[in-house]
Amino acid sequence: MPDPKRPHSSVASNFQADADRLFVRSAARAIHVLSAFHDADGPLSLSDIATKAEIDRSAAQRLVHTLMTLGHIRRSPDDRGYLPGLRLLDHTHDTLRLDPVVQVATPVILEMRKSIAERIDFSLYDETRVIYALRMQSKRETFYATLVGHSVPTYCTAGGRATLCALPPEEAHEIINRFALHSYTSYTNVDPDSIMNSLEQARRDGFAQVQNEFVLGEVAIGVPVVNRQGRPLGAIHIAGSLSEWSAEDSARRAAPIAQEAARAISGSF
Amino acid sequence: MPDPKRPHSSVASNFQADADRLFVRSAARAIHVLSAFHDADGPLSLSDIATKAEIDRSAAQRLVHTLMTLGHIRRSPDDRGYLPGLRLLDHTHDTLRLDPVVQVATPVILEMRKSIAERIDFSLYDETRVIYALRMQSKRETFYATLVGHSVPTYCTAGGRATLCALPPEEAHEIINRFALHSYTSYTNVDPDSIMNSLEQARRDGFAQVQNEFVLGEVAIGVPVVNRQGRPLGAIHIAGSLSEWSAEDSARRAAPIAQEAARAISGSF
DNA sequence: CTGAATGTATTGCTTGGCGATACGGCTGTA
DNA sequence: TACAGCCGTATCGCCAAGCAATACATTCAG
Repeated sequence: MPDPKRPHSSVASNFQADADRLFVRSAARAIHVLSAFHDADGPLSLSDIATKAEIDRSAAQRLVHTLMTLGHIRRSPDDRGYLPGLRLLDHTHDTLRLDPVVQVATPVILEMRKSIAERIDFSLYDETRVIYALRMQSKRETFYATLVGHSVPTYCTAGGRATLCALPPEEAHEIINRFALHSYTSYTNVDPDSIMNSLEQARRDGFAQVQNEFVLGEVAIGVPVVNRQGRPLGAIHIAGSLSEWSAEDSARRAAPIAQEAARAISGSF
Repeated sequence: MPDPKRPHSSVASNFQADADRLFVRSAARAIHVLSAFHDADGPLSLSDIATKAEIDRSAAQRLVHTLMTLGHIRRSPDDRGYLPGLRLLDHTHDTLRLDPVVQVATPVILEMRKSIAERIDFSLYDETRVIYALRMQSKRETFYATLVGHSVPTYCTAGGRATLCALPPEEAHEIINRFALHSYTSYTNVDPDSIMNSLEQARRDGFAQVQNEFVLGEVAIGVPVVNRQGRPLGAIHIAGSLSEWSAEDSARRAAPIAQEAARAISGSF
């Protein structure tokens, strides 16, 4: 019987299906607090954090206090709220340096620089998105530099489509359907069937190509990195400006280089 | 009176001076679990994690379970232990993109690429170390690529010395003394007084220069980025190979470029 | 086969975490 | 100037969430 004395007795207790005796709520809440910054565009106040993490102000206070003593949250320089702390970057380093795929991809990507001057990225597959892990900049970077850790949707980016085309079609279809398709530009393809066709084409060509769908003026090709079972682990993508490259140029020059690199990496898994 | 029934009644309860009523132990432990990977060189078992995080196996089990459901820990691909999870990279992205210094440094660093072809890094100051936040690779990268989030000591790197020389000498001295000085190469300067002299010189020159002290065959110059109060926020460093550059070349060509960039960034804080 | 790892599962006790509440200090506004 | 509404901070008593101990099925090495 519910106790009327506890007004906020949170029916759904706080994320996570109950009755998981191994689940440590406070630990999860700490992560939720850090994740509150995912949809922030500046320093957050305690109440902001509480709202975004779906906890009350008291919990936010305690958790923020704890995370601050550990260096995972800091006050903003102008003392107007909280920001993610620099210690988080240590985990970044661990994640990348211990990732077996990144380990073998790093020297390969580095080597690619000798063959092509455009922007080269390596990103890791995470179902509905790919996460940028390594980057070689081009001489002339025209766009705001994508930071490490940035993730982009799989359905409308070259790297993403490359990973999807390595999946069985029904699985790719499921992932596309699960995701809220959004038009980033007027060219973004948001029709599932049409996306599936692109995947089919990419499978035949051995690379995916995307123009204007995610960033206007950009043409990119992507090639999947797969394990022995053929499952996608990540993708190599090469991006250039449409003002300098035609789609055909891009495919002819960049694709073979990316494919060779992808083969070299894929061989290890 | 201590209860003899509780054999492991952990005298020092588990880090953190007790009687901090706001400190959430489970949250801190979760972070300690993630930090266990800092001194790992491959996947960790539950017991490894327990040991490194200084908790018992039960706690490790619960916290790992929790963090795994949140995507912050994963099993290694070959199912032989645990690795940091990809979700950690989302926090990376938040940390970098919300950091005011990184925000203004990014376009400036990007622009530098037009003036110089060597490796350019921007890193953030964290007392005894600087943490790599942004990188522009050189055409020929000879060293293992330093990953984002990598941190290096302040006392023996160009970027580090640059930040230290922006501090009042006594404060720099304190930081140097606090840190266990370690010889990375046979050239590493581990004498505090001698390091202080380098700082003095760097202060006069407006840039720090380091050869062979951290990586053999490397020459690097570093320039501090400071706020209005003159306190260091980070550093720009440019590194080259001693086989191609003399120390004098390096200083003459790279230093002015880095200094101009640093001035542009420093102006905003 | 044995012994020591691994990861997983269960349980009863109790203390650590909980939510409510109060407070003093800013900031902008009426 | 007073007030309202934020901010971050501090306290407290209750009790269920987290705890440590323990057991167990597998896997692997010697």
